[in-house]
Amino acid sequence: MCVIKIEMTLSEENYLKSIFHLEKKYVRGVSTNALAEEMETKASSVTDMIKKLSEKNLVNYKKYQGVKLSEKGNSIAVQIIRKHRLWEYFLVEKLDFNWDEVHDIAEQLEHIKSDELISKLDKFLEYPKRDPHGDPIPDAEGNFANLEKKILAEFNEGDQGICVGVKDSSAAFLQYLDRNKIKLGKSITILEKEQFDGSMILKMNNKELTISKVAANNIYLKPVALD
Amino acid sequence: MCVIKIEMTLSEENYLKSIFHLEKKYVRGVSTNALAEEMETKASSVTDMIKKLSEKNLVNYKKYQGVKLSEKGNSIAVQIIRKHRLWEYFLVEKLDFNWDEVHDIAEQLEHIKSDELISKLDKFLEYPKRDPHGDPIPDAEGNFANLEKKILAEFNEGDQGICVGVKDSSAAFLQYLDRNKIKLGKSITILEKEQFDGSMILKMNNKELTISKVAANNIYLKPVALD
DNA sequence: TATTATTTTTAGACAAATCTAAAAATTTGT
DNA sequence: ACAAATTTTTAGATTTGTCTAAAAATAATA
Ligand SMILES: [Mn+2]
Ligand SMILES: [Mn+2]
Ligand SMILES: [Mn+2]
Ligand SMILES: [Mn+2]
Repeated sequence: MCVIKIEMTLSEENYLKSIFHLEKKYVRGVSTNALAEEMETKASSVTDMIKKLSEKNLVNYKKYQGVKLSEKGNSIAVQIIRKHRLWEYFLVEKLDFNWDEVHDIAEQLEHIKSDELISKLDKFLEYPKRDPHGDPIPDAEGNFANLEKKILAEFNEGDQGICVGVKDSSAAFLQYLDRNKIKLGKSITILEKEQFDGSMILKMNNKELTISKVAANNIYLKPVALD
Repeated sequence: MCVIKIEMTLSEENYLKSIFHLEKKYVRGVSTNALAEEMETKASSVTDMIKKLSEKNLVNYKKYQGVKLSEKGNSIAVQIIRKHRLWEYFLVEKLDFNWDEVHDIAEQLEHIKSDELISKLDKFLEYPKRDPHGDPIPDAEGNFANLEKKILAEFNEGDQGICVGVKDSSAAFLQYLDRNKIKLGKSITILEKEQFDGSMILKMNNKELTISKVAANNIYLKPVALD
């Protein structure tokens, strides 16, 4: 068991986290430009930082080939995501924040350095498995509990499911969901699916609700088997 | 009511906090060297930062004359201290940290930027008035509840008091207090005071306990009137 | 394949916060 | 009051992370 603590700056941590998220989409290596856009910075800055991370063996990098996280880089990224999501859970469940208000604060809190703090916070929160947006919270060893989920837009008429997450976690979208009473845990049945524009008529809380394809593309449901 | 938000770097915030604490001792202005020692940096760095803070009207500064906090600088310093102490209270009361383990983590947490966060944390904690070391937690308006307290070393034989705070909050001293079962809230009676070295024999928990003058100089008691 | 367009890297500059070394101002001691 | 000691400031360098502009490599297109 390797217990070497690597000194990480706030900037380095944010880069690792962004690479982690982008690797889902850019499986064969995250491009400099993609990373620049995600980090809201310039490509030249990204190149500088990638060299630094590569020097520290946190990413694998060959010029013009994009980056991938190393084993160690991946594990650091996962720990930051663990912290981010635990803090988001704390803010919503204990401090009574709404789910659209917590991301920016968690962006700061995720950089607080103390293993003991996170372990005690996790215990205090009784080891939550999902953050307020339905995203899995990795455990202390970095394991994600993966849950079955499918994008609402891919369901068909007559299908049923339980809302378990959102793809877009922007405040604007979360507030749209609030206004339409869509929350995690809600049971949803697809009544109609419009071929023309992909909009859907749903049944939820015994009421009917129409949502656009754009919205349906950003809601995750866990399918419910209808015997 | 002035609501101008001033952008503060972590370093600027730490300087303001240090000046605030040193002003208690250096009433006619905090010297560059004193600040350098407190901040564990060089005098030249202090001069640079003082100029920057002076530029922002957070301190009053004249060359070679030392610094004092301005009205605005003072109010920012107090808000940082409020955050520090609220977080310390949270760490001890909710996350089950010991009082000697929380300072370094609070040093990080005090810089998290969100007024809403602190106001909700304060509410969650039910508006505590003292931190784990007995220091007062300023309210949202910056008012300190001042409590009657006197250094234990200044008490006389036969006097009685309740432990309400510590002057030295170092882990070493706090652990010494733990080993001797000295906690906030404990009732203490001074049985004997040795003229030679200032050490004291105390009665606490119906047991006798001898402590040095050094220790007695770092414990605050609230005097109890013995009619 | 040759040319053009795009992406990525390099080179050089900048702001923030720090440092060392030296100069200037103040304080202390006789 | 004057010299010595101390404190404080200035000058110039360094580190980190960023930027712009230009060069180099790769990808797309005709
Ligand atoms: Mn988030
Ligand atoms: Mn989240
Ligand atoms: Mn503290
Ligand atoms: Mn404290």
